[in-house]
Amino acid sequence: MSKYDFNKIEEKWQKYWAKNQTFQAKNNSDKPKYYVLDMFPYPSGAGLHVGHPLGYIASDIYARYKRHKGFNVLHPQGYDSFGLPAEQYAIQTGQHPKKTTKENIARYREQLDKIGFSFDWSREVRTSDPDYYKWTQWIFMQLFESWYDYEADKAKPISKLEELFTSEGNTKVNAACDSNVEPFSAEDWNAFSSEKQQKILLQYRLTYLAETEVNWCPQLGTVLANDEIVNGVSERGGYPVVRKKMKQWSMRITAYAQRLLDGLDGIDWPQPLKDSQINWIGRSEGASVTFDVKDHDETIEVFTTRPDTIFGVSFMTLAPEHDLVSKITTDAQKADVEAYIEATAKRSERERMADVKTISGVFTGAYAEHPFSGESIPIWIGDYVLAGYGTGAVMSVPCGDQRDYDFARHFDIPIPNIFEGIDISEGAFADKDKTVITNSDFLNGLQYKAATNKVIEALEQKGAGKGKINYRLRDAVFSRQRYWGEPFPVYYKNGLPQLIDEAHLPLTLPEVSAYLPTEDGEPPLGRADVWAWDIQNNEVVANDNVDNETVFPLELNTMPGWAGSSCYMFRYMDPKNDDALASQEAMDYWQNVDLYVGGSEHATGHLLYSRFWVKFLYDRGVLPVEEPFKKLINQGMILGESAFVARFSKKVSFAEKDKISESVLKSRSDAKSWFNNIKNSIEKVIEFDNPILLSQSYSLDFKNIEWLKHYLKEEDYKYLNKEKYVAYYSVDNVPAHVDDVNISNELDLESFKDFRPEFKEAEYIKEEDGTFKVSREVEKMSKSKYNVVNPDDICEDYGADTLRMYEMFLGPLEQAKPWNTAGISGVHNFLKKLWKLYHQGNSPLEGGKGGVFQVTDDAASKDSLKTLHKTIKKVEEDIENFSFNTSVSTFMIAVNELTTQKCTSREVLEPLAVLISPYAPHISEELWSLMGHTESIATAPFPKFEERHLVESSKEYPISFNGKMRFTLELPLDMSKDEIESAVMAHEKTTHYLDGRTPKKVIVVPGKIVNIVG
RNA sequence: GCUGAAGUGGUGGAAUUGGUAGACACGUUGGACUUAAAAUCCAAUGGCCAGAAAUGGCCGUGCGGGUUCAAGUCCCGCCUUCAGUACCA
Repeated sequence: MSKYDFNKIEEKWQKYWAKNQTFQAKNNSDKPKYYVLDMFPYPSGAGLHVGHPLGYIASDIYARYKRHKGFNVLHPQGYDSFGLPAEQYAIQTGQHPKKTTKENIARYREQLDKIGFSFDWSREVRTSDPDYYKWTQWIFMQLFESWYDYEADKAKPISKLEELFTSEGNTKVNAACDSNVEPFSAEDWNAFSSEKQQKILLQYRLTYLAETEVNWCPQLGTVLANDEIVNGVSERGGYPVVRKKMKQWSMRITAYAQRLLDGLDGIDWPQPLKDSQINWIGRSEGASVTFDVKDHDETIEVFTTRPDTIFGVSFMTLAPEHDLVSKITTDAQKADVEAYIEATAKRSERERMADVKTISGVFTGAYAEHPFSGESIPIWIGDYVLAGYGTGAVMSVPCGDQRDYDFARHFDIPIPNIFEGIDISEGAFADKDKTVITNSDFLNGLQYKAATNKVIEALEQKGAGKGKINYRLRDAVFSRQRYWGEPFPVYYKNGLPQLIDEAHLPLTLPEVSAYLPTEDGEPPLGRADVWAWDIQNNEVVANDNVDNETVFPLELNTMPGWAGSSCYMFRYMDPKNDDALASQEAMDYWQNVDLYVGGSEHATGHLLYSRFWVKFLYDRGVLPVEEPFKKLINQGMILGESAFVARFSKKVSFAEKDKISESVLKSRSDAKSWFNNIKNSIEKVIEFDNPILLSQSYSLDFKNIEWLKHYLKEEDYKYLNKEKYVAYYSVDNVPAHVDDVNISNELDLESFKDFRPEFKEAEYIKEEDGTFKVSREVEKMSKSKYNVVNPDDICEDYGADTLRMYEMFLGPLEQAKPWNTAGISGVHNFLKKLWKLYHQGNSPLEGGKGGVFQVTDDAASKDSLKTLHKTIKKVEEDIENFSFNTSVSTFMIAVNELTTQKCTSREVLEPLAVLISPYAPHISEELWSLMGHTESIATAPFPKFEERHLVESSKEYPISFNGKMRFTLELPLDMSKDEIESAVMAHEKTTHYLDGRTPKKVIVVPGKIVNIVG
């Protein structure tokens, strides 16, 4: 069978599966259910590369395995089709994102089909489809109509809250709400205007509109969530991000902080992933303490994890942005404080983060009063205190905290010592669990735990504080100033948001003249002419009709990318349902996802938000489950090998250059490795008097070399002051298969000119032999790096079965690994050998002739049965453990053994085909049908392992001397310990190795090993 | 800095509860078939040393210790790489 025939067979079975709906899942079945889900792809214009299907192949193997095991398997696929790239493309070309998205999806589908996945395509969903986003909007409305009751620890309808307000005001309500909610009584509430009531309710809703400080990305023209920012720049595009106050929709995910934490215990997820969610939620226990400000009617609330150190407080520090700063600063300090605030505001978040070594701050002139001693405590501001965490203020205990200590030392603030046996003047810090507290009034003689309890009690008595749990988790900003996303089902009446009626969903995206923000800085929906809501007719009408009586303006923001992906797994259960997200029966049957496969990069984004929404919908009785994904597996990334051709860059002097590439250096180790690169290069310069070679990753512009000095040793940065190192060359990505092309002369380079326009201009560097200098690096596969390997090409050359098996054979599923085509022939050969096992004749695979199919009804040999059953056992274990690479090896061993045994027996070859079918479904189907079956192999029962075929009567014992294996000896397994010992001792080789000595001890582990200690 | 994962031949990677390190594959070398090539098949393949050979010896799972009859696996102390996260009070 030639490779051409492989393709024919694969095409045949792909058509067969599609025609017969082989993988369509039933919503009711006598079989137990199993739900296998992949993280659905964003259909980008670049198409799939070989890295994308890795997880899909693994989950497909598992889904197919579960079908063989008798489960009713739901294994759907869809598209996360709202998003930035389609919109960016639309901005550039004017093409409607709807159009490009549709084209991209068609391309994805074609590529996916070629790999032979067992998806139930009848359940496909697309997040940008109005029939789908109707339900995204619907969930948003449920959130808007809900509040979180900490007493019951669940979300409830907002009407219940209104009832409570009407009957008892808000003072007894323990709800998740804005921090600046004012207390009011029932009488107050009933006297409030309806507008004021609505404003107050908005402070309690689980999705709310509020002025929040957001991450604004000017280049993308939108806000970004924290998890969409990587190293201070946008994840997409790498553009700078600044802090900005804007009115935004937010999701009150903080209400669920504790439950999101607790829920992790009950789900089977990789520990590293759980850890990153735990860190992201960032629970810390401590106390909130209130300090009165002297001579003011103000108080400062701080959060501390160490209330026991309260007698060590010698100053307080506020974030420069803290509200109180302007109120309490004395006239004498005013100028200094304002200058400082201005200076810090100018610095980007990134600079501030990077510059952790510089200690800066200003005294406000004001003092706070110690709640117990009554002493005056100077109030400072300092940018080491973050406005966004806790209360934006800290009580500074220099003897207990490194940063407070550094600050105090820098500004000569006293450092009182409250720890016994610790000499703080030498900068020694106490181990909190071992040290006794002193100089602390009623806490003297106590240790951390006891002191903490006692001081919290005392604070509560005084009304100056209480025990508190603080979370790092922030509410999630939910608006984006983009076109290609779900519109909010919201219109504005007197500036207050109102929901459109549920019956009129979906609110579909309007047409716009262009996809850019408007000249006034409004989101792209501001360009829509027909984007107002008529409450009488319940329809979208032209903006001209807005009269704020019956026609109101609609929301211009759209929802973020994670909106559509948070509950899609439930939509697959009943994707065409027009009356509900999914029918109750469907949800009761399928429950939640049994196995979810996807990348770990979604740890603090999608996977957290999804858990939040599901918990919420569970609270509100929509979903029967509280967690979306019971088990989760992270597949590692497949990396690409990039080739770079080196070229001279324009001449640049370090000294005169002062732009920094902020995205490159994020830590000391980054700076170190970056610098080593330069240093090595500089040495080369000295040596060769040549341009400096920088690794391509660092061939960016640098500014502010001064800043680097924080990271470098003195002996290092002397290099930075030399101006003679003026030029470097950057390197350009060339196609990863450049080896095949071999850039050896100018002519070859010509062929790449279409590839990158700058090739025409650039001057390239040549090796001594005249070829161009080409280097290689392993990095993420990406179109822009020209290192993408297309699965279609692999399917074309080797077939989908080879691609599937090879991707599995590459290594453990969770591990990141570079794509390397070198080994693919091994897997391809295996499939050929497998084919040959079922055929008779000399090399039937070569020459395209096939060979004569031959499977007999003869009884299988003992050896063949042993091979089969050992394979069944191993493969079953491997699949259950997601160790797909080792089962491919097992198949290879099995086929090699059966070939040697010349096995042609149906008794063995039939189950073997079933075993292999999850991995190589096409060839297995073909063999299955050749063996006379008319039904697909897909639901054939998984072969049953029988121990009796593996029972051995003897074992080849390794005989070792002092732990070193010397020879093996075949002995019956039923021999007793003593018999084994005497048999071994009687052996001539034993005598040889003992060389006359008497053994001190002989260890016999029956069935395992013999060790002679001499 | 903190958290997590990992370090095994030329390469990708195997090694149940501690029990024959290097399965399986790639690559390499040699051979068969062929006019030749491809394809296929067979054999060898961790390193070093001795030997004509059969064979034998030593060293070997990042480094240094330890526990054990026995350590890639367990314990202690380091190093390196990768990923996440970061002035979190």
